[in-house]
Amino acid sequence: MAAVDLATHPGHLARRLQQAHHLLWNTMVSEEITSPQFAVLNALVAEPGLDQRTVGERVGLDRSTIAEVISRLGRRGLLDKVRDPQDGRRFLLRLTDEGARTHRKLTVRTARMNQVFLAPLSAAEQTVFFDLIRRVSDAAEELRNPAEPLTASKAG
Amino acid sequence: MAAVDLATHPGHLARRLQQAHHLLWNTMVSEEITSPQFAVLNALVAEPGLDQRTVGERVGLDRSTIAEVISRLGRRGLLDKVRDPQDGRRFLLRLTDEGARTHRKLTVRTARMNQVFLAPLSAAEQTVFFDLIRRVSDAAEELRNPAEPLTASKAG
DNA sequence: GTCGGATAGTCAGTGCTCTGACTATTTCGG
DNA sequence: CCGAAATAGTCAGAGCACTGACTATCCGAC
Repeated sequence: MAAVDLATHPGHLARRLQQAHHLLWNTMVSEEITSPQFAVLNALVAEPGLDQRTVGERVGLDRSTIAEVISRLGRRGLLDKVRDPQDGRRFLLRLTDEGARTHRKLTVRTARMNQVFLAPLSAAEQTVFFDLIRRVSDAAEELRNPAEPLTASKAG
Repeated sequence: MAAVDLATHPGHLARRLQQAHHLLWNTMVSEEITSPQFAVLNALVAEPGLDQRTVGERVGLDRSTIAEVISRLGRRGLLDKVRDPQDGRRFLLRLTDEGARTHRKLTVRTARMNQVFLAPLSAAEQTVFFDLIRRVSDAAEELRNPAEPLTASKAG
């Protein structure tokens, strides 16, 4: 039985792409703060006071994973976690000054890193790159959470 | 300070792409064997008797990670590990019958899964998709392991 | 007011991934 | 032959990511 060519397997390519990114991140952005951690900081800059679950939704992480990431950021003093007085189940999250400062610093470095990462592609190719990846990811996610069909109005 | 749009961050997109793939893999291919594990099986179908390090190189995993993956496959009886009589540092790896059978079964399912995964893209777009991801990944890896420069012969 | 379903978060278990330090073996220079 | 550099593999430590089971809280129906 013949072996397959992994270069034609999108899953394999996706993994390699992430490894490549991880490598550049470590050398050009930060060895302390990871890319998912930065994503969380960024979500809280955009919308301070979000609860854990919603942050996870914004950055694409499930409840368990977001809990760990947030716990690490809390331990480093980059965000605060307080019970929502309106809803005792929720924790409301807010960056500390230190957290905001870290976000600012990493935003600059991240932009530089992205430039290097995407340098092999022309501007037009970069646009296509984003578009194709996004379409594939979104479609796969649809299969998990089928949106309510808009075709039949009786669905509402 | 404004937050950035993660949709323009290739690292974020790469992570989402892998999550999407993981989801499809779990539902359409296997809940026992993971995608990296399949990659190892596949490498050993192509080249039986490889040592650990080389398998890792083929599938893009470092020494530590490949050791864990191989240990799991060994525990499940999908491959055998024997000391290289010629070089006492190496372990030579070979699939068991069960391992070869598993590879055959998953090869079929993986092909189906890839079709579904890539269905949002036209055939032409799929080609571009592969090409762009590969170029970005390869370029980043170059930065880690600079190939010997072919331009100036004085470099040697 | 209380019961039941939905929701937010935690925890245990599994697996991938990397780095850096360590051991064992081989190989090469002298 | 012997010692040093290189190489293969292991191990500890950190972090990401998922599922499934559990707890606490809330909210709506009765």
